[in-house]
Amino acid sequence: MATESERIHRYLEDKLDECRVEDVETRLSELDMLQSTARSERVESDLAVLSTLGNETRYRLARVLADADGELCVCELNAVVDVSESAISHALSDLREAGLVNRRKNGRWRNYEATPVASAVIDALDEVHHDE
Amino acid sequence: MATESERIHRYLEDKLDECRVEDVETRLSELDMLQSTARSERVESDLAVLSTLGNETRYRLARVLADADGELCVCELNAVVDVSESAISHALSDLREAGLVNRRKNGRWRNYEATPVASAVIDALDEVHHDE
DNA sequence: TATTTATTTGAATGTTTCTTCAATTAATAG
DNA sequence: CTATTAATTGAAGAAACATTCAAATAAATA
Repeated sequence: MATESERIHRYLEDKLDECRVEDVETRLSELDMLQSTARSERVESDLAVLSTLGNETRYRLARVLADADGELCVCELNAVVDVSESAISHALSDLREAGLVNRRKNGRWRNYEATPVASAVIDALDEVHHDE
Repeated sequence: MATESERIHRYLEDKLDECRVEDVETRLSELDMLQSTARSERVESDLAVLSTLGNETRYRLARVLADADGELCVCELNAVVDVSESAISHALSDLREAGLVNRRKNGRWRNYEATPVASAVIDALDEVHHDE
């Protein structure tokens, strides 16, 4: 990456005026360390969590379950989201695979509840926006 | 939705054995209240945040910016993510649109920094997983 | 002023994703 | 045991997405 380090070299030179002296190698390794703090299993699971919640059907299901006081039956979730039963089932299955909900069998009913991961992400979004 | 309320009716009947008496109308309105606590502007912005972060390129950029001590130049971000410059630029533009990063112009360099929203979501994911 | 440089933009394209329909499974009721 | 019911599964098609290449913009330098 000759061209890339050259560009960073020029950038750091420019920055000298307003900042301290740095060495390109040092900077590159700093950046590499920053990047590698994200362990790859964590990246994978975070991406699953985020992309799974980033769909309206799944987001609404997760939010209702997180706000609900305990578990809800699929039949109740049907009343909450306006897509086919099949779509809800697919959505719940995706949420489960991402570790965002747990399922409990109860005869022919199935009850779902939000996991702490789902609650944590939703709470974080609520809190950071609470002043709006 | 005659069929839907019938199903909920049967579900609540089943639940009587292990729970208290409830009325279908009441339950449906409880569910509706649960669902409507999610104000629609908030849903939209949460979905933008989550789906934007749910892509590896954008997630890695956001995480590095959140972990970095202040802003980083695009030229530095190039060293951190392994896609074309164009892809990085598109990714940063998406992150900006979702309110996850801010941009500062500095001559021909562009510096980006994570917003509190980005930090909050990433922190939440880190915290909920800290025991793994 | 002409050239180089850093970044962005837009079009193109292959891939992924979301939803639905139809069929299936598993539990219960008749 | 047959039928009904609750939920799931898989296939299919349309829509949305992510990345790249090529071209454009804007700042700085020669």
